[in-house]
Amino acid sequence: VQRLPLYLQCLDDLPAGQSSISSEELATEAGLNSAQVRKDLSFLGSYGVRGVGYDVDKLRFEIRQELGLNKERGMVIVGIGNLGRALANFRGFQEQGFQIVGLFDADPRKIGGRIDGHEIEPLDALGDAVRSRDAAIAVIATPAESAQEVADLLASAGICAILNFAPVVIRVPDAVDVRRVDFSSELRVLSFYLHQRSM
Amino acid sequence: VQRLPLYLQCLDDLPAGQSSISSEELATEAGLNSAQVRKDLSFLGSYGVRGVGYDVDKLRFEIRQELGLNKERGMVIVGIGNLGRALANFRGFQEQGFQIVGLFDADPRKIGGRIDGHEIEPLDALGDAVRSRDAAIAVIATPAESAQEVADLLASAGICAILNFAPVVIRVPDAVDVRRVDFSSELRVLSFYLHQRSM
DNA sequence: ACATGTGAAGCGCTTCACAGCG
DNA sequence: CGCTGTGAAGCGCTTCACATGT
Repeated sequence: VQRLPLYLQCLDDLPAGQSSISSEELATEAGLNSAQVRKDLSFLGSYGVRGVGYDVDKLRFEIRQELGLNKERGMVIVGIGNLGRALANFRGFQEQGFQIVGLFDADPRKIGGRIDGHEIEPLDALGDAVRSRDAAIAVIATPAESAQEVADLLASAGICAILNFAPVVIRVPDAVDVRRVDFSSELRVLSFYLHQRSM
Repeated sequence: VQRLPLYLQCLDDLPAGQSSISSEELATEAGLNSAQVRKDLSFLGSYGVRGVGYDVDKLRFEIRQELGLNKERGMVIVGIGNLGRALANFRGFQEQGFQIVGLFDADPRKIGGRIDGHEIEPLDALGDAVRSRDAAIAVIATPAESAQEVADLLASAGICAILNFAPVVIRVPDAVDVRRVDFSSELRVLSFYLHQRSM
């Protein structure tokens, strides 16, 4: 399930001419084995042609379908530091159906500033904005100290999913999905492998 | 193994007064169950006291030990866009033993600029810098198009580990560890859960 | 003949349950 | 008595191998 986005990525990176792909090809592209790819794809239904492979366009469509990417989803970004700014400027999101519907920050000096056409608003406005603009996903790019507070605001405003970049474990109601991306943790894992290897 | 950094994080977030913690406590803090925590920690050796719990300081030290975090590691960041800048400015890395020893970008207009005391250097200088400054870890924060090229440069310069933020799967020799962090994939996974939930 | 789709085997990780120790 | 440490059971995911379909 976590691999479907990866397949989608690989399919998008394929040369334009290619209209068909075998599980073997897609596997090497994604760094996995072919049986796994077939299992994963059979989960979507039977969209392959035996003796040939998968139709690239059809497969792309089906994966998008399965991931619910064929629907636009409103997204707010909270915390417009360096990271928040980077995310707000990243055009890839819009292209993939994630529409930024609000940028928020606690710092009064940042309020009113604009990034890529979006105005930065104060945290007070967050709850109402989530409700009225129908935001489904929130990105927390605040410092660790404010993350839980922001998460509470978002949860009570009825957000459905949170992508948390702050290096803390936030607590939310069961109705909210959270994914955590922590740069420090990633580096630490790499550190572990380096450490292992040197023994 | 991927959870050790999480435990470390939780331990660091503990109130200063607390000198001991039970597996149960740490489990709720990390969002897991207590048996798992005990299994993970017993992997490090027997550092708990039965009937009491784990000594916080001792545990922190042992986890750092296991992750190889007690050694300083040189780190270079390639691609000083919004994301690269955000990473270069993040003080947390230095505190955790990851020392930035170089910033690199392909754009001539950025060369010579300074971020947090570090000068931005051209890609030509990357290979030599990695070798002479003994960089172990590289962060790729370039656009997707340049990621593979940069990875090749890094690999031939003898880098040990790469943290890749570019939305592509890069190919490197077996001697190099790669971890991939892809914002779009994360959002897509969230999208999947939203989609599931609405059925 | 070639590549998918899929039962079955294999494997590792998670969870349980309790013995052991302070 | 409380909490750790750990064998054993349980579970899901990965891999294999081959039957199936074009």
